[in-house]
This record gives sequence, structure tokens and C-alpha cells, in this order.
Amino acid sequence: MRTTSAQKAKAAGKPRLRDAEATKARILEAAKKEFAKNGLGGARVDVIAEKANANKRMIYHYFDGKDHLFQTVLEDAYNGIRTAEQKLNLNDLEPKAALEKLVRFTWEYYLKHPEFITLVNSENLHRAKHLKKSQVVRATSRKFVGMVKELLERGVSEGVFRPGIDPVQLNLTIAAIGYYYITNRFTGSIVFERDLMAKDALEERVQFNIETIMRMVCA
Amino acid sequence: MRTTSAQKAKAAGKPRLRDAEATKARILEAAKKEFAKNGLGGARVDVIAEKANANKRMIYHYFDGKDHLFQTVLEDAYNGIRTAEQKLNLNDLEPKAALEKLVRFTWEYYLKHPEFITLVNSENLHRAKHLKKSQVVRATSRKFVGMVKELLERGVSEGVFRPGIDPVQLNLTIAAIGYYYITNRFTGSIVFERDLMAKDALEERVQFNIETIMRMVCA
Amino acid sequence: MRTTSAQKAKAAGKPRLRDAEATKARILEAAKKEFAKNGLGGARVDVIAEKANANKRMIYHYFDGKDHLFQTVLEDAYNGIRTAEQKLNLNDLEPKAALEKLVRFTWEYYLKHPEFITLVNSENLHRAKHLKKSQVVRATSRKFVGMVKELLERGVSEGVFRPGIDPVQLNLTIAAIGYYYITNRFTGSIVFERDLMAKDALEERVQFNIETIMRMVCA
Amino acid sequence: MRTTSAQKAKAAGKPRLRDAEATKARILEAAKKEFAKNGLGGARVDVIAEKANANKRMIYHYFDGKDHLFQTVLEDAYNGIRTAEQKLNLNDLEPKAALEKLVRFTWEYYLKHPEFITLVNSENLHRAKHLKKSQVVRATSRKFVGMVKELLERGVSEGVFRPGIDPVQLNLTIAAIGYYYITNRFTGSIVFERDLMAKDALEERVQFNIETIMRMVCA
DNA sequence: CATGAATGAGGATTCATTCAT
DNA sequence: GATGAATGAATCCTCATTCAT
Repeated sequence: MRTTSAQKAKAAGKPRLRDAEATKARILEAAKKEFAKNGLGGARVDVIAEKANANKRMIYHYFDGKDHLFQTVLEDAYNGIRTAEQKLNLNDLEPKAALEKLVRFTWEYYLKHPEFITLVNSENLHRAKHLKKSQVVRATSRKFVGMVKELLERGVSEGVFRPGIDPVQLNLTIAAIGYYYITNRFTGSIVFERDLMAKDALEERVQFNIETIMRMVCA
Repeated sequence: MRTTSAQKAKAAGKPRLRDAEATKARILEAAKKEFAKNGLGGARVDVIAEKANANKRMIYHYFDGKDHLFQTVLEDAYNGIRTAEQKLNLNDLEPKAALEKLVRFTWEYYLKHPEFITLVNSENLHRAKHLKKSQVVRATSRKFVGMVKELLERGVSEGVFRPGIDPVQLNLTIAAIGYYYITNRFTGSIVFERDLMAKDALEERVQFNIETIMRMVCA
Repeated sequence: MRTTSAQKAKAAGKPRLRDAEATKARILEAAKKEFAKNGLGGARVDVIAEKANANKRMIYHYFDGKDHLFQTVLEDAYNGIRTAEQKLNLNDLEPKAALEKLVRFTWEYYLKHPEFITLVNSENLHRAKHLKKSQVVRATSRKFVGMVKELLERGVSEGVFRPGIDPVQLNLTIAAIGYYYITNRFTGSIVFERDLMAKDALEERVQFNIETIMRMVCA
Repeated sequence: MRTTSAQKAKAAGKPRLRDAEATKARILEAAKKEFAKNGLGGARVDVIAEKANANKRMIYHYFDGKDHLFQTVLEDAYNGIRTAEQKLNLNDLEPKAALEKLVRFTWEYYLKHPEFITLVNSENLHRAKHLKKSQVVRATSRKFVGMVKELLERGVSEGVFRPGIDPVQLNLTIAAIGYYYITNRFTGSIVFERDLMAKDALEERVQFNIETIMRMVCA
């Protein structure tokens, strides 16, 4: 393993300066927050630079402009959720438990990572022009769909799931019932005149979601 | 020299007085499209004025700036869906048919009015700061929730629906499974490697959604 | 004749404000100077706006950016020299006198309008990408070449000019011997260790140029 | 990891000492091209460094910044043409042949070295501020003017040239008729609606130039 | 000798909004 | 009521140059 300059700086007890990787990471992190908060159009390059404790010029040096930076952030976001999903090890559980775990996980992931939702919304506003360029996302997503498909098949063969359910439709629905609630938490709280983000409300929602999916899938 | 709307009206022998309303309407229509296409932040006042065949100054005259214009557009959008929902006359149908009609209606409304979705997304990006000011939306929404609540109760008393289902949660879910699909049609088509907006795909989806809700609600 | 707002303003004794034509003209004039002084790349939009006593935004409003502004300035410059050439009325003079008048005019025009030279140099640095779009320049230039061609033919038929001289080559040479001297006045003054722009030097040069051309053309 | 020039030299068994000169030369060559293509203002230090396969820092190390680098390039350019001129050995030819050779040489030099022209144009845009600092250019130029002066005197004494011709004026004209044509090849090709750089056009031009000068100088 | 990370001062361009008529 | 000219404050991006190793 090569000794990075970051490690050298650390070893020398100095603050992280002149460390390309660290700077890139800081920019990426700051960009994620800024894009999540304000969308692609509303995000400000200056603000990202400032929050990253980096020079604005570095953003162009490392990421070649705002758009490409957004694309990188978006890819990272997709990688994040897909990686987490892979770690669920649904195969180690019996079908019903596995399905419930997936619904609960999806919900909790959105809850913990609302920035993922804002990023995706922003990307859809831009007609997915950044995602179109990404090959990685397709590959990892395919893998994920495969995982759910296997789960469904296993459940069917064990006689606990109904046959004939499309894994893509199921995936979409599992995502939808969580995503929609979170992304519309502000307007929803007004329209329905209740605080959708209150602790009880969140708990109630996840139960409702689990029940919705179980009733749909179980035999 | 361009013919102004005022002149046109004059030429047509119409009184000038109605121009004000017409101009307002044109601005509102143009604004809806522009906001839907680009979000609040991405929309351009110049473009709205141009598309409305109106003077930019008029936007400030009638709507007091971009933000307030957005708020008006948003309120109109909510009025639109709420009005359409009221016309469903769910009471004239037996519970199951009424519920299916509602699910189908919701799906079709989103499909026909994707601008509603973009506007709501934009509003959530801005933490619902415009909607907070609106009183009308709360009132009409309350009415809508009441409608669903009655339907549920009727179904329960007739023994076709399960008891104990929260009308708000149900509403949220009915909306979610349609809204999510439409708003994420661009990224979704890439991630799942299929054209989510293809005719067959849309038909398949609405059936899946109906089944999801029926299984959740029916006894 | 329509009453322009400029005239109205004038009539009212007010300073020229809110006068589109006047603002455009001021921007154009300022741009000519700035481009002449620093070339296209070296010119600063801020400086042009300031010198034009106009808002920077107006430059984009009226001229659609720096490049297009340069193109307009360049076209104006070509129009200027071509218009002046047309006013020479070489047909009213006998061939030799007409030719001498042309040489002297060309020299004096460059001397009075060094900005024309700088603009053309800048345009050549950019491989004539702006001029390529202009149709007017081609037409007026064609007319000018025709004028010289007629002069040559007249001189030949009167027996004072040699036959077989290409008007384009002659034009190029008449321009060259003046243009080169003026455009390279700074380096030339150093290289040849004499002030090329001194009054005597200029007079000497025009005589030399006239003699060069007369000897080339006369029978 | 990219192989640095230092490593290459090492691998080739060469002493590291020569690398300095090689790096300087590479930078100079890259700078000449970049300045020629885009002028002083339009040239980019990054691009020069990249093309020179050198580190940007080296430019500052060896040349003390962009301006001084330009000055060096410019001096080299002048040295180039002056050196070539000295090699003409005009004294070995009879006056007329020598003069024709000079005209032809000048033309061909510009044709082969259009970068010389761009550099000189750039320098004149900057009012010769770099050249002013150079002493060498003055000396070599003086020598060149002397060469032409001697040629003229020899021609006069042999009765083939007219007396009274100023060598500086003649030099200027010989340069002008070639330089102007080349520097304005882009705009010229449009204005005169013919490809000035076509093979035939170039041949025609050099003949025209030779005739222009011969008619001017010969008795 | 050489590297590449970092920077501050601009540079062109855009935008919502106000002003004068 | 309507128009279009005008503006200042951003906003993204670029550049020559210096710093730390």
C-alpha cells in the first residue's frame, strides 16, 4: 500500500493540506449536502467550495464543473444505497422475514439519507441526463433487482408468496411508499394537517408500509 | 410593430376591461408550464413573460414577483386535483368499485398532469414555504380526506373492507404508488432498464397499483 | 419620419436615457475602441460597458455577447472603409490621377483608422470565424474590386496602364504597403531605429508607396 | 504513473545535467506554437506546460512568467529570420538576381513561418513593450538593413538600379507585400472570394511581388 | 531538478426586478 | 393598462501564479 500524502501529513501532525484525495472527498461531501438542500440548479459552487474548505478552482480541477460534480455525487449516492442493499443478506432469512427486512431497510435508508431523494428528484427534473452517462448504476441496479427476484422465487417455492409478482413492480412499490412520504414531508404535513415527521407518525408509517407489502406478496 | 393583445381586443370590438383577466390567465398558464419544466429555481421570468405573450412588467403588476406567481400556480394546481377528486362521486358506487376508481383516477391524473408533480417536488425542495401561506389548500384537502374516510367506513360497515385503516395513510399510499412512478420515470427507466412510460408498462403498473390497494384494504 | 424617444428626450432637454438606439451606438463605439486597443481576447466587457456609460447587461441584451458584439464592430469597420472608397468617384478622374488618389486614400484611411487594422488582425487570429458569417462584407468588397478593375481597364484602353494586371493582386498590394507599415509601427520603430510615425516619415512613406504602385501599373 | 523526462534520460544512461536545456527547449517550442496560434493574451500557460511535457512550475523557474517567456520566444523568432537572411549571401549574386532572391526568400519565410507573423502582430498589439527591452534585435536588424543598403549601392553603381532608394523603405515594402498577404489570409480569402492559400494563388502572388519590387528598383 | 496542489483576482454571462414613458 | 429600457447583484468559470514537498 502506497503511502499517501494524507498519511504523511497525518504522521507529521499537520493539518490536512495539499492532499488531493482529502480535498476531493471534502468537496464531494460538501457538494452532496448543497445539492441535496437546493437541487442542482439552486446549489451554488461558491458555497460548496466554502463548505469544503477548498478553493473554488479545485472544483473545476477535480470535477470539471458543476454538472460533472453533480453527476459524481449522484453516482456516489446510488452506489451508497446499492451497497447497503447488498449487505442485507436476505438469503440468510426466511422469505417473509427477508421481505419485511427489505421494506424496513428501504424506509430507514430514505429516512437517514433524505439527500438521496433530493438528488434523484433533481436528476429527474433534468430528465436523467447525468445518469444516462453512468454505466455503473445500471449494473448494480440489475444486481439488486436480481436479488429481489430470487427472494420472490424462494418464497413462491416455499409456498409463502403468491406467484406471478414482477420484481420490478414490487421494487417500485416498496420504494414508492417510503420515498413519497419522505420527499413530500413538507407539503404533506400541511395538506394532511399532521406532522409527518413526528416519531409516532414515522413508526405508524413503517408498519403500514410493511403491511401493504406483505398483503400484496404473501399467499 | 407587434400587435398587442390590447389592440387585438380593440379590433375585435371587445371592451378593454377583459384584457386584464386574459393577461393574468396567459401568464398563469405560461408560468405553470415553465415552473413544471424547470422547477421554481430553474424557471425564468423572461421566458414566462415571452410565452405568455405579455410584458415582463405585468408579472410584477399582477403577481408581485416570481415567488408569489409560483405560489398562485401551486394553489391552482392543488385546486385542480382536489376539484377533480370531488367530481368522482364515490358515494354513487359500491365501496370496492369506488376504491378502485379512486386508485385509477389518481394514477391517471398524475399521468395527465405531470406538472402537478414537478410543482409539488419544487415546493418540497423549498420546504413548503409557499404552501404554508395558503389556507385554501388545507380546507379542500380536509374535505378530500373526509371523503376517503367515509368510503372506508362504508366499506367496513358493509363488511367488504378491513377495519382500522387510517384514511390518511391510505391516501398517502394511493398517491405514492402512482406519484413515485411518474416523478422518477427518467431515472427509473435507466435504473430498471425498461421504458417505464411505454403503453404496456403503464397499463401493467395501474393494475399492480389497484391490486396493491385492494389487497391492503379488502377484508 | 417617426419621432424617436431620443428626440423626445432631447426636446425635453433631458439627458439621453432610455434610448435604445443611442445606447446601442454608445456600446458599439466603446467596443470599437476597446477591441482596437486590446484585440478580441484582450478586450474586457466590463470596460466596454463602463466606457459606453451603459450597463453590462445591455451588451448582452443588444448584442448577445462579446463575440457577436465583435462581429458587429467588425462589420461596421468594413462598411466604413468600403463606403469611403465608394465616395472616391475615381471615374471622374483620369486613370493615373485616380490610381494615385486611391493609393493616397488607402494610406490615409489606415492612418486615421488604425482600429480597422487591429480589428482585422484580431479577426485573422481567430481565422475569420466572425467574418465568415457576414454576407454584406462579401458584396461590398466585390463592388470595390469591380471599381479597381474598371479603373485598370480604362487606363489600359487609354494606353497609360500596362495590360494584364490582376485587380485583386493590385488591391492587395496597395493595401499591404500601407497596412504593414501602420500595424507594425511599434516593432518597426524599434527594428529600424527610427520613429515610423514621425510627420516626415509618414510623408516619405506615402510618396514611396505612390511611386511603387505607379511604377508597377503605368505603361 | 507517467514517465518523467528525467527518468527517461536516466534510463538512457544520459547524465541528468542536460535535462535542463532540453526542458527549456521543449517549453520554448511549445510556447512558440501556442503564442502563434492564440496570441499573447489568448495563450494559456497550462497548455504550454502540457504541450512541453513539462511542469507548469518550470515555466516560472526558467522563464520567470508568461510575459518573459513571450519575450524570449519573440527574440528567438527575430533571431531566426535575421539568421536566415544572413545566410542568403546576396553578395555572391549580381544585383538583380540578389534582389529577386531576397523578395522570394522573404515571401517563402513568411509562408513557412506564419508563427513569426502572429508573434509580431501580438507584439504590436502590446505596443512592442517586450521588444523594447531587447538589444539583440536592434543589432541584427541594423546589420540586415546594411546588407540591403549595400546591395542597392552595388546595383546603382552597376547601372541596373535607380539611385535614391531608401533601403529601409524598400525593406518595409518587400516585407509588406508578403506579410500582409499571409497575415490576412483568412479575412482576405473571404473578402476577395478566392482561396488565397491555394497553390496557384501563392505562385501568382510571389511573381506579382517580384515584379512590383523589380519595377520599383530597376533603372 | 521537478511536481502537482492550491489560490485570489478577475472574466463572461445571467437574473429578478425597477424605472421612465 | 402596458411597454421595453435599464440595473446591480450574483453565478459559473478561468487564469497566471505561488506553495509545500
